[in-house]
Amino acid sequence: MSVVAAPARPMRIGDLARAAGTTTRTVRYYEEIGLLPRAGERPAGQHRVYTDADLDRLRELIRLRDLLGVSLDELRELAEAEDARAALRTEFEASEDPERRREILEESLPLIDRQLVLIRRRQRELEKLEAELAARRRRIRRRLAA
Amino acid sequence: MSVVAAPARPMRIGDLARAAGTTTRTVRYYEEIGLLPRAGERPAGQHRVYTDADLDRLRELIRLRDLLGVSLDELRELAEAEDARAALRTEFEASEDPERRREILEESLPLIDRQLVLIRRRQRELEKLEAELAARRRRIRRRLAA
DNA sequence: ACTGATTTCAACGTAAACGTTAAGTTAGCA
DNA sequence: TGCTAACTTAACGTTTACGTTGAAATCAGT
Repeated sequence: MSVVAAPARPMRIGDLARAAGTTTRTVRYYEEIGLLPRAGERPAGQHRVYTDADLDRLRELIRLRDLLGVSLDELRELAEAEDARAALRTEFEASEDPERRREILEESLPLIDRQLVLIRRRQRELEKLEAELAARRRRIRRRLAA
Repeated sequence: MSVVAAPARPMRIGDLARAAGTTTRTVRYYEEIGLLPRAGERPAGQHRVYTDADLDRLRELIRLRDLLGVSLDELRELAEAEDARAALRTEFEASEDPERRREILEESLPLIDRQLVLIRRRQRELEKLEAELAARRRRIRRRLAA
């Protein structure tokens, strides 16, 4: 039995968009502004092809966009971190030198941390808001008990 | 000593905007689309005047806007609930009838709950995202230890 | 090689959420 | 009463994030 999965049918822009719950326009737009890579150097005019990794990445971007409410510009800054991480990962797997592998791992940490910082700030703000609303709710219930 | 605070100087649109960390344009715009009330019936041409309650409300709107990432249209729906709540509160304080007071309190609960639902959904999504990133982080650290 | 669905590039269009400008008015103060 | 900052309405402009359209090219299946 073969180890590599059958390439099945190459994922094209429509497939990618559907799978990510968005539109082809958005995918092209994201590529245009540098949020998504150029989808493989392709002789102009040829269809874009995507991998599952591309799909994961797009989903991740959409998630960050929706949850963090950042502009696509800010998102790109975060994404550059993601790109770097992906590049590091590739290099990591190619590398044999344990010292280099260590370096790569160390570099990838701050990239993750950067996202975590944003996420946690948002969480704190939401918690504060939730606490306030919950308190209001409790006050009302107490009065109702009287 | 007097019980009522000195009216000081009536808060105008510029003061309100500054205090809320936004611009006068935004305040007028929010009034235009019905997010903020008409700021007291005023003989056309006269300056808008605001109360501290108005300021609280504006801040709350901005907070919901930023944290929940809802459109101003959706925000207005939420705000209508807020309006209703404020109206209920006023009526509540005016009312003597305990039965009516009870009704008012009961009506105001679902309005708060509606906001809480949105907030908690967001919290869950953020938690999931955070957990994933944290897991990635841990994996890397584990590899670094080796 | 043909065909139909999909994609390509390019360009113009649109909705939301304000920014900016202009010409005139009002409010608080000396 | 006169000054000046802040305000008024109205209109047009801008940015972001895509939507829509159209003519030509490509791709997968027969």
